[in-house]
Amino acid sequence: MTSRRVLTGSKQVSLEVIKRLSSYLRDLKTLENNGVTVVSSGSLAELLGISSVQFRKDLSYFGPFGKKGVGYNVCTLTAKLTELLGAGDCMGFALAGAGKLGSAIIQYSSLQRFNIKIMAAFDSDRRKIGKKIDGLVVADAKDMETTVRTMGLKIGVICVPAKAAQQVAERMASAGIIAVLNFAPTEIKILKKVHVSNVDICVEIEALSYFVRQSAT
Amino acid sequence: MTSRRVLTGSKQVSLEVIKRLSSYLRDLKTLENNGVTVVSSGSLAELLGISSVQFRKDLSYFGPFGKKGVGYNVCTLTAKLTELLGAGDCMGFALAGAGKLGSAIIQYSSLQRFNIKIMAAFDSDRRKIGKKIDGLVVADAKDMETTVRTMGLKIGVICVPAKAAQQVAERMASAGIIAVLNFAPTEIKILKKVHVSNVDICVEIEALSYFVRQSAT
DNA sequence: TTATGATTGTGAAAAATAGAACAAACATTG
DNA sequence: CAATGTTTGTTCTATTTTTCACAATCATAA
Ligand SMILES: NC(=O)c1ccc[n+]([C@@H]2O[C@H](COP(=O)([O-])OP(=O)(O)OC[C@H]3O[C@@H](n4cnc5c(N)ncnc54)[C@H](O)[C@@H]3O)[C@@H](O)[C@H]2O)c1
Ligand SMILES: NC(=O)c1ccc[n+]([C@@H]2O[C@H](COP(=O)([O-])OP(=O)(O)OC[C@H]3O[C@@H](n4cnc5c(N)ncnc54)[C@H](O)[C@@H]3O)[C@@H](O)[C@H]2O)c1
Repeated sequence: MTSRRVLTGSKQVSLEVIKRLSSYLRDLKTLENNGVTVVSSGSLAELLGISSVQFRKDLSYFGPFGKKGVGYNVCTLTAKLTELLGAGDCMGFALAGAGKLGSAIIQYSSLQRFNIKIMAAFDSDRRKIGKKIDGLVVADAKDMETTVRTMGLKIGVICVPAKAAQQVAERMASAGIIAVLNFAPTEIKILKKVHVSNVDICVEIEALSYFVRQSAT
Repeated sequence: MTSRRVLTGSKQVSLEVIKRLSSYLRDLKTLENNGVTVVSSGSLAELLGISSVQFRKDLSYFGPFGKKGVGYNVCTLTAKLTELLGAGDCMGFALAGAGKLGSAIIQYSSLQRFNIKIMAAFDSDRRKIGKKIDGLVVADAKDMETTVRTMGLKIGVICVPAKAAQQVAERMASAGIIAVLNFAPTEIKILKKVHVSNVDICVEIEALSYFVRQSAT
C-alpha cells in the first residue's frame, strides 16, 4: 500500500486515519438516529471493533472533541467530523464502465447519505451508451474528458476491464481527476499527484483462501 | 485495521503480505501470457508500482525463488506462488444477498481465473429466491446454515444491507465459515477465529474526497 | 580465466503505526 | 465541599512495516 499522507495544519495524517474517521462518522450517525446523545470512546470503540485508544488517538490529530470524565456529544462530534472530512458539501464523481459492477455502484443508494454523488457515467459500448440507470444517462466514453473537465469532477471510479483501466485512468487524469478508485484487477501507473485506491476483490478473496488453508493445518 | 497474521513454518506473515503476493501472482500470469520468461524484481516492481525491495522482502518470507544476477523465472515463480497461496485448487465461497452488488459478484468472471468459485448464493427476498444468475440458482437464506455446512464452505461474502449483516455473519460463522468479506457499511463483531475483511466503498470515496479537498488548498 | 556488472536475499536501520500509561478535567456521591 | 470514580488527551514505549545497505551469487565479456 502506498501510504499517502495529507496535511492538516502542521500535522500529517495518513489516509488510513481518514478512513477510520469516516467509519467513526458512519457509526456516529447511526447512534444519532437511535437517539443516543453522549458516547464514550470505550463504548463506541466496542461498537467499531477497535480499541478506545485508537479512536481517541485518531481524533487527537484534529483537536480535542470530548469532555473528560464524560465522553463525546454525539451530535457535536458528528458535526465536527463531517466538517473535518468535508462531508458536508456534496462531492461528485465520474464513473467509467457501466457494466455489472458499474451499474451496481450507480444504483448504490448509500452513497447519497454520504453526500457522495455520481455525476456522470461513461461506457464505450454502443449498447450501453444512452441507457438510463437510476436516472443517470450513460454517456459515450469519447466525451469523458470534456464532460469531466466541464463539470469540474475530481474523483473517478474505474469499473472497466483490466486492459482498459490504464488508458481510462490516464484520460481521467488529463481531464482533471486527481483521485481514483480502481476496481480493475491491475495496477495503475500514473502521475504522483493523482491518488489511486485499489479495491481488488480477487486479491481479497485469495488472501482469505490462504487464511482458510492455514487454519486447516 | 486488525492485523491478522498467519503462520508459515516458524515465521509470521501479515495478510497484507499475502495480498501483495496475490497481486504479484496476478501480474506474473499476465507476463507469462505475454511470453516473458525471466523478470527482475526491478522491472516487476515498476509494473506493480512498488519498490523492488518490498517485492524481494515479501518473497523472502517464504524462501529464495530467484537467481542472483539474473532474476526470476516467470513460469517457476508463478508456480511457486500459486502453490504457496494454495491458488492451485479451487476455493469455493458462499454469498449472501443476491441484490445489485451480489449479482455483479456472482457474474464476476475473473474469479474463475483465480480458482475462486461461488458455490451458493442466498437471499431472503422471495422475488430473488429461485432466480438463476449466471447458472447459479439463488437459494433461500433460511437454508444457508445447512447448505454451507454440507458443502463445507469456509468463505462467506456479505452483500446484504447493513442492518442484516451482523446476523448473516453470525449465521455464517455458526455454519463453519471462518473468513468473511463484508461489503456492508457496518462493522461485524464476531468470534476472534473468524477473519473479517471489510470493503466499504463509501469510506473509500469519502477518504478520496478528503484528499481532493486537501489538494485544493 | 578473471574482471565487471547485474541482481538477489537479508540483517540492520528507519519510519510508521499501535498500544500502554497516566495526568488533567469533569461528574457524582456522600 | 471533599473524596471518588470516570473518561479524555497525550506523552512515552512497543511493535510492525518499510527501507537501506551490502555481501553473496551469477552471467558475460574481455
Ligand atoms: N463484477 C464484479 O463484481 C467485479 C468485482 C470487482 C471488480 N470487478 C472489475 O471491475 C471491472 C468491471 O467488471 P464488470 O463485471 O462490471 O464487467 P463488465 O464487462 O460488466 O463491465 C465493463 C464495462 O466497461 C465498458 N468498457 C470497456 N472499455 C471501456 C472504455 N475504454 N471506456 C469506457 N468503458 C469501457 C464495457 O463496455 C462494459 O460495459 C473489471 O475490471 C472487473 O475485473 C468486477
Ligand atoms: N451497490 C453497490 O455498488 C454497493 C457497493 C458497496 C457496498 N454495497 C453494500 O452491499 C450491500 C448490498 O448492496 P446492494 O446495492 O446490492 O443492495 P440490494 O438491496 O440490491 O441487495 C441486497 C440484497 O440482500 C437481500 N437480503 C436482505 N436481508 C437479507 C438476509 N437477512 N439474508 C439474505 N439476503 C438478504 C435483499 O433481499 C437484497 O436482494 C449493502 O450493504 C450495500 O451497502 C453496495
